[in-house]
Amino acid sequence: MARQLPQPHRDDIDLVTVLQALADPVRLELIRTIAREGDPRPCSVDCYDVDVKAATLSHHWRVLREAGVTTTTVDGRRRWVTLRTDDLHTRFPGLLDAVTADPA
Amino acid sequence: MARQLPQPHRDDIDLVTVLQALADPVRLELIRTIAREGDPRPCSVDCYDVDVKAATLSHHWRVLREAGVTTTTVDGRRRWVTLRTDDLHTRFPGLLDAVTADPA
DNA sequence: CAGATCCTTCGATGACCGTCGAAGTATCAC
DNA sequence: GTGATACTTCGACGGTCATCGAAGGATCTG
Repeated sequence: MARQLPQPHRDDIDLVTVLQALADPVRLELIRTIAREGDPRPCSVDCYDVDVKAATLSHHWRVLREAGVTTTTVDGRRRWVTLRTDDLHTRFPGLLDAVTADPA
Repeated sequence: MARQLPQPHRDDIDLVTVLQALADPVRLELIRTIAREGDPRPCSVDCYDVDVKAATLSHHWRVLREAGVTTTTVDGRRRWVTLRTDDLHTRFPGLLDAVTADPA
């Protein structure tokens, strides 16, 4: 059975907190990958082009989740991450698109 | 005579650096005020609703300028700040609008 | 149960960042 | 030149953050 980890309600998502979550090269790469490849995505370290250990990656997923950027779902030993696309679009229209756009 | 302080070329503006510049409550308030009130704007501490001393504000203007978010122009004893709206829109379409939109 | 898998939490470390007082620089007014 | 104005730079301090090894769940396999 899939269980969802705690995350802020949509109305409680804070812009500064979201920007802080996005303002890290590793985390930005993570959400850009999800945006490009589609959700849900696994959260294991070998699925992303980032040079950090598992413990560090786990920390980054937590920051993204607690900021309201992603949802993490637990299914057995596996975890799956999704972007909170709708919630973010409602709160800050255009932000996610601007940050995940192709070029940069 | 108005003299412009050094700032990165448009093509050298980095997304992570911009996000780091925006991910601070004081700096976000600054650029939101400029976006709302229009440029150019003075950079003295009594022109903004922020609770920091002049030395700290000066630091924040520098961070914003070096990230490529603002342009600072020196005219006599006064400095004027403008948003690099066009450059940012070219590099990261929609980002500035998303971050300076009314509600949040 | 035993062992392997997947991921988290803990604790520590080093680096970076926001803050401000004090001192400095440049400019203007008289 | 003298003094005031506007802002910056310097140096220090405290707090936060990214990082990782080690240890600890929780779950699946056999």
